[in-house]
Amino acid sequence: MSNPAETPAPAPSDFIRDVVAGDVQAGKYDKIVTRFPPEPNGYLHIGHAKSICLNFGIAREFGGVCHLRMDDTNPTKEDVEYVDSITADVQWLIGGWADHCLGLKPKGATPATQTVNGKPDFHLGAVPVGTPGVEPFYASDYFEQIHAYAVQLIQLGKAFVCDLSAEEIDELRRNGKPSPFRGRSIEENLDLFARMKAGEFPDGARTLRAKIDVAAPNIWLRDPLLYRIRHVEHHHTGAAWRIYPMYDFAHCLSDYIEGVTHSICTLEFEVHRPLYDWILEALNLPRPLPHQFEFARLNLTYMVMSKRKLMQLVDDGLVTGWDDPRMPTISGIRRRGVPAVALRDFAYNIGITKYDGLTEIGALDHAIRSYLNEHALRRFAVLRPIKIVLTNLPDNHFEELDAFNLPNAPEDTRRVPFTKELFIDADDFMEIPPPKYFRLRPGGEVRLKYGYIIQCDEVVKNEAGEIVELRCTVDLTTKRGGPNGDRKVKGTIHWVSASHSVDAEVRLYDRLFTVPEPDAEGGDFKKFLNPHSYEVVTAKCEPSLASASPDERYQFERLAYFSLDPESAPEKLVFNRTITLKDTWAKEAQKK
RNA sequence: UGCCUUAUGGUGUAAUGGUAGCACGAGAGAUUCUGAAUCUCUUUGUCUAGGUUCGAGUCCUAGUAAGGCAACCA
Repeated sequence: MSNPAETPAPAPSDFIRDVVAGDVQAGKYDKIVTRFPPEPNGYLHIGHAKSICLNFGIAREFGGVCHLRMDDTNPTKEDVEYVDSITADVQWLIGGWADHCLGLKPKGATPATQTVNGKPDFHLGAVPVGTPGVEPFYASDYFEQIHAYAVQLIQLGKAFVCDLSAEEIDELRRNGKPSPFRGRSIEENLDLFARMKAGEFPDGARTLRAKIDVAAPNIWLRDPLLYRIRHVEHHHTGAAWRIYPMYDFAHCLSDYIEGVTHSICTLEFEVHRPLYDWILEALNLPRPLPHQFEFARLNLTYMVMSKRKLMQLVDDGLVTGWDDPRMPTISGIRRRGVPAVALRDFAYNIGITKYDGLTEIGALDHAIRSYLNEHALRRFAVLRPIKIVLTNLPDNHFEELDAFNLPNAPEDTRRVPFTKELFIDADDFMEIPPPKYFRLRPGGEVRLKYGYIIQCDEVVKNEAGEIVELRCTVDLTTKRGGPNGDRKVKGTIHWVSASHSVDAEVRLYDRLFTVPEPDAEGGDFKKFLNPHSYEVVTAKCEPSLASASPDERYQFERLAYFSLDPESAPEKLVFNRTITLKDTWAKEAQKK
């Protein structure tokens, strides 16, 4: 399907890749290691896709590896359901592009203890691609090591156990005042922390805090929390722990343990970077330290992106699920029929910066159309049929016409049956057409694509005044190559043979929201839902579509791109509309 | 309010002190057995005010605007 002669896209460039290139040049690391660290508390969306493309893109461009890691330090919010969907989505998105850079580890593996430069050290790296029995990395696999680092911090006099409530801590931090427990002895801290671990105290009774600077201008340096007590089971570690590390403590150490070199996250973590660096530097670690870089998350018009809002759409039944083709989730986009390449092209086109902008959905649409135009097989299908009777043909007329599977590849053809009775789309006939309407009208002519020119002689209606059929005459001299094959008419339309057509359920998806910024200014984004975002029709398809493949993409000529839905079955075809063709006529007609 | 970050056509981006370019969109035309695609042309931009410099989108200062953080979430 893909053309090997395609010119490869130029290597992307951005401020993060500039840093990586500099580090490679300077020989700072043995190998570039990035990571994609989702929290398994929801489905991945197109914003994550941007991050995946960045992290895996850097890995493949610099001969490195990108670890898939579950950032699962908060057992109250996370679930294995999400681990599975995340893994599947990542593999789909990087398939055929960066599979060789996917960093996984042996199932059940935890960090090894090693000695580096005479110092004890914890390390867990990725296993070669293709190794059987692998799974993603889990931050929770490092709880033992992270705990050991916490103990070390206490011994260094750089962390203490605090008995204050959340509210009290908040109050003091706001005012830059120290906790009264800040001066506890190392022995007492060690003892209390051990008892926290043993489960002696209820949730919220005590925390472990870093001892940094209570008056620092950056809030995250005002003795931040490192550990909290949570008497809950964890989806990955079970009942092993009663204390769980906070993001800031776990993340930088997870990066270090895995040998990550460039830890790339979104802008909201920018203020955390000094803490990220402080923790790693406080521990006198023997290997080169990872560094954090931040880029702007993706915002798209006509869409909401927050996990909370997407969850609401799912929970309120406003969509059929996380993989509803209207959702901006990776699984939804996939189900809609968007190829992974198109999503990657989109990510490439929008670039990476620190500017928090709003990208027009048209940029995504363009990437999708551009790929599909090159690769989708052309087929005929009629969404809203009108019957045509070719009155000058015998009842049993049958012939097969050659049709191109792809434009610009005339040798690649299929045969479509042509008979006395046909269907055309309702949009392609108007009794009283506006100016510049090129399609069929009473007394007018139109070309049936790959076939003949027909003329409409009579409009037959029922008692309700609805059109029942169009009676036309066909000029059999006008086929391509025929005596009048070069005759020009203004319009060319698609059609199917009535007696040979196969029915298919066709799901017509449109954008979920009617306004560019549905979640602007606190208003209820759900009141901007597009009531026409989903419509189902029974289409009349050319017979070859009966054997359509789920791996293939189709263009129903002059209409849109489609692909088979997972619910499709041989006895009941179901197509999803991925995206319409551009329609300048619709735009023109709307001007009036 | 404090701290951090950002600001280049309508949108997304490039220009690393030396001709402001690309893509998407929009508009016009050519072409067309898809009103698609393709091709040609056009349109619009360095937030403001100072400063440094032979020269500033780029460096400095101040302002303005936008975003983020101020969770025992990540």
